[in-house]
Amino acid sequence: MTPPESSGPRRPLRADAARNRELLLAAAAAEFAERGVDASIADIARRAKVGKGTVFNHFPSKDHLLTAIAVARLDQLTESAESLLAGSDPGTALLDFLTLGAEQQQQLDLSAMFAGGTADIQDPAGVDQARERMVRAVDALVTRAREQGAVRPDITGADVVLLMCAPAYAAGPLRQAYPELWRRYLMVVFDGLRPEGAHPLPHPPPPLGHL
Amino acid sequence: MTPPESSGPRRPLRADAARNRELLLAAAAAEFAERGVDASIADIARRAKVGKGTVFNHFPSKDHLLTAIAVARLDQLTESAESLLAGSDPGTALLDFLTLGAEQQQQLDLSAMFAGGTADIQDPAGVDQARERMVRAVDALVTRAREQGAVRPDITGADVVLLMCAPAYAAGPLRQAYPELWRRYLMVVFDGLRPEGAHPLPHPPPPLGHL
DNA sequence: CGAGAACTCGACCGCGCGGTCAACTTACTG
DNA sequence: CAGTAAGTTGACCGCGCGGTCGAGTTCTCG
Repeated sequence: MTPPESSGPRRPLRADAARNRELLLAAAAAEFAERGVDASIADIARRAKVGKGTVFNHFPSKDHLLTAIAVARLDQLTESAESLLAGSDPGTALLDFLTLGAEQQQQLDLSAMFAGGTADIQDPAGVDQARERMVRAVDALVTRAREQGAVRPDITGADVVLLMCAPAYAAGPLRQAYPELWRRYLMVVFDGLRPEGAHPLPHPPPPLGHL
Repeated sequence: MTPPESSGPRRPLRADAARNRELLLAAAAAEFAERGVDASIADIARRAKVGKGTVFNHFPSKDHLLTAIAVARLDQLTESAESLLAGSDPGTALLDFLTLGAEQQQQLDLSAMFAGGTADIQDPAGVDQARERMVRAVDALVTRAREQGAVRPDITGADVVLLMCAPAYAAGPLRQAYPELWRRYLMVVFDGLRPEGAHPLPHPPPPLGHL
């Protein structure tokens, strides 16, 4: 429907507006982390010490706000993956990436935006591009680890992207009591990627593009 | 707050009321499965071909309705675990149980009720009891498998209960496109439970009671 | 069959949400 | 320093939700 308004050689923001935008993104990230995606716009505005209307000046809808945060996170993970790719040991590089991914997932569930379930998102273009970059980077990480024998051969980058969200979910119910519990289950998942004695997987991986 | 009203030697329901109750539970299960826990009472009532008020006659609040469904599922899983415990191979018994658990999680996310995050639930007593029964049964399953060397020694029943929810989450975003994808990730998780070459786990398991 | 208890029903209530807008304030520019 | 475009604001709107209730209906049992 709405053309992604992608090509916006936007005029520069006014100084105060730029500041408010940052305040809003920070407040939204914090509020979403605490209350989940159902955090209210009013609360976010209050936290940013800004009028409710200002939120909608910067982000035409709540989805746009969420999308902005998601894109930032995806880009950050992409950067991490790329820099880890430059590092030495493929196995630990992959584990380090999984840790970073799970850690972010711990803060806010964006897994829906990591996949095709984005039918409801307003500006899919931004998310899709960011996601594609990330999946590419992760797949490079996985391929290298696989060639070196650090992970089983039947695992793809798409699998890793999906699996890195799982520990946060598994530990989610006990998050309050044991905030670091996810590390335990991340290690279990990582061990599930070992090549030694792996059982054949009963379903093909999702195609990289369709992630 | 509310005393669990547990000891209710309830008078028998009228015939039509009993029928409606079943219709409601079925409709609610279906609606929750399709729309998630945010499915509306009105939709459930419509699906059950029943007035909205009737829903509240049978279940004083939406939480009570969810709780009723959760208890039924927990009991069902408990039963499965116990009958699998009577079976032969400990390893496959555990895998079978994980499959059942993940399958149910696929239908409706009740993981919050599998753990202590039940502060918001109205009748914790019912859920807590059902959960305790299940955890006990699962722990027996795990202990047997561990003794036989089918799973790593540092894994407990509580871990298994939490981990069986993970595959549904990992595959969740692509549920529409690949409804069976969770099986792939369930196998990865299961492989993560193998004893051979497991890395030490970086966090203690949650105590059985606190699950 | 008739009385009354048990149950059903949907209009109704209050609330909090995402989103709008016209009046106001503020930062930039010449 | 003025003029104006850019940005801010909070009262306001419509909506859909969970939950209530009294009038109406239906089962049950003597």
